[in-house]
Amino acid sequence: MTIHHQPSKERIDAVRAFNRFYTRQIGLLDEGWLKSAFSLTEARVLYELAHRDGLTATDLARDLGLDPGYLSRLLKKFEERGLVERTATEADARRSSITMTPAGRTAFAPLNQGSHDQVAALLDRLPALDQDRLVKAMLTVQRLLDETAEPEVPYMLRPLQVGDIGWITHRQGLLYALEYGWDETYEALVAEILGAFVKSFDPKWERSWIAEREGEVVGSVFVVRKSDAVAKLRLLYVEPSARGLGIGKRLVDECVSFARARGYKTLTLWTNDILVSARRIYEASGFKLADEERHHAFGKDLVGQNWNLEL
Amino acid sequence: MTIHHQPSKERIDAVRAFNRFYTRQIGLLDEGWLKSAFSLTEARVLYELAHRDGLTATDLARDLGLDPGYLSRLLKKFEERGLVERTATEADARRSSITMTPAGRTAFAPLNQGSHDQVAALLDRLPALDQDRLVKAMLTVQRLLDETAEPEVPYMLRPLQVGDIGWITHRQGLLYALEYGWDETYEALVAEILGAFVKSFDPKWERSWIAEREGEVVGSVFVVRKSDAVAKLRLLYVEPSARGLGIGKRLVDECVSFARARGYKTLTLWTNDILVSARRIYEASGFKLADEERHHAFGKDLVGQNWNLEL
DNA sequence: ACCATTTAGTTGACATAGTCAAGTATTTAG
DNA sequence: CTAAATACTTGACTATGTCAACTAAATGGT
Repeated sequence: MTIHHQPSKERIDAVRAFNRFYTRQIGLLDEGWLKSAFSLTEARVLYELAHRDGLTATDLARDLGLDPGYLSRLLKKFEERGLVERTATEADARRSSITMTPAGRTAFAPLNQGSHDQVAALLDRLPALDQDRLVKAMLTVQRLLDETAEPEVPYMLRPLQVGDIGWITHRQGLLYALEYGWDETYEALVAEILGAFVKSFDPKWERSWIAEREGEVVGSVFVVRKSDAVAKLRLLYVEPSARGLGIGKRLVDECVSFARARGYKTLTLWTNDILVSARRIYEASGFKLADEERHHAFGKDLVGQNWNLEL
Repeated sequence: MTIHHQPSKERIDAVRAFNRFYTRQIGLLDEGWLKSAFSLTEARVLYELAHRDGLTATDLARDLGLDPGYLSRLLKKFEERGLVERTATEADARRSSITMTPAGRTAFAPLNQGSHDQVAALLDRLPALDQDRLVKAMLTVQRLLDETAEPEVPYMLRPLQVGDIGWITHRQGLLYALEYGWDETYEALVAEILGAFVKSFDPKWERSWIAEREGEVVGSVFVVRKSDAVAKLRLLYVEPSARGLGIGKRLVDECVSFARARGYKTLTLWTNDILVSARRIYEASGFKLADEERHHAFGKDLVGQNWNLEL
């Protein structure tokens, strides 16, 4: 379930301001090309050709947003200068696959190095922490705007790292506030649970799984020991942006396998009835509803539920 | 203390990838102008003129990175079309201040609206949470790259909101791991302290201050009640990127004033001797070192210190 | 007060970059 | 087998941008 409403004026203005800013930024970076024999567009074409072999003119025109006629002439010029070669594909004689010649690579190398150095100089002005923030922020912008760019690996699971419990607390706090109107006491509960989890962590009997997608945390779950026989699944969550990839199910499956492997007899969990999508996952994994009770928490009237799975 | 080293290859490549991506992105947004009577550059000039009055040609050329000759002709054309007016400044007869005429505003309005709508449509594809993430990430990129752009208000203080305690836990966990090599148990301690703070919060005797800079949390501090006479200052922190603005001192001052106003007799705090810059702030605010003791925590051998301020 | 230098803006001559529509050869779909 | 679509190519054109030389006014040093 995602919340969806009209983008606000402030948000739109902020994005427009960024576009203006980055238009200028790219203009500044362009000036580097001026010294070289190539224009920005030529450099973009050469970059693509240097990194992806066997492209066709159509591919290039689509990916770089160029006019086919213009591109055709660019490529002709490159071919005459011996920078690229065009060979008709056997499957389709209209198309030709374009490859960079060794001479092309030689011509491109200083260009590439120049761009590399320019960016390196830009980054070098910033302290390392800020460099990381910059790169992370750029990745975020790119991922959010580029709908086509699905990562090759949809997600991966890893154990807890420094920074995770705060991040998870932050995201869960915000998410449930936005989606269900819960107040800050929910976030506080998450903080306490996770603080205690790390503090009294028993690696033999307890475990955490963090789902990561392109370096970003998109879900998590924890198993804690209640007694020799009973383990508890806690704080299952999946980012709205990563829903529908089966991450929730996978996280619960990991918990079940772990609990079974460690010889627990029961895996239990507490949730609230309004968390419908989580509930579906629990049911699918074989959990049975043990009991329900009304309670007031997180600024709302809720129905808490205990679910059990006999292992 | 900032950590500074050579930007890594990965970081450079990520930034270059973003530049290529955003070059394309801006190209896509340009296509909107094609339908209108103005080119991207013309639109940029009009935008500046619509939003900032009394600019000179030199200002525009500098801010937008344009060739003075080219700009001169653009402005001439605009003037002929009655979109702008140029009047020589009295202070300097070489310069003329350029203002948009009502006709200019009328011509610019649909252009502006078109760009607005285009961005609105872009944002509208994303759920509200992602819109916020996008805007935040763009602001981060902009602030980090634009060295000139200092915010008008360096920072502001506000009370706790949903999402803060997780975020603060996250940042403190990461920061002390990076700067001092502390392990995840420090982050867990922060989580527990903040969870308990919210859970047992007593607004009359306790308080939090979050320092925010352009919508980003850059520091925080908490005062909790120990007894009728004793308050404790906890978890003072300032982001490396916001150090040197006097935020740390300001936060401590707020705590002292608050503790004094509530009639506490003593304000106490616990810290570790390696946190040198915090120590300086405490000393400057009149805190006296009460006692020290070696201890092992957060994966390190440390020297804990209790500091007191008699109010 | 005077002159060399700098600054703000303009203009001419030119080159580059990009657009658009009409064309050919080839493939695909019915 | 034919009409339609695709992958380019080419011609004709315009828009966009660059560069250097120029004028007029302001500034700085003596």
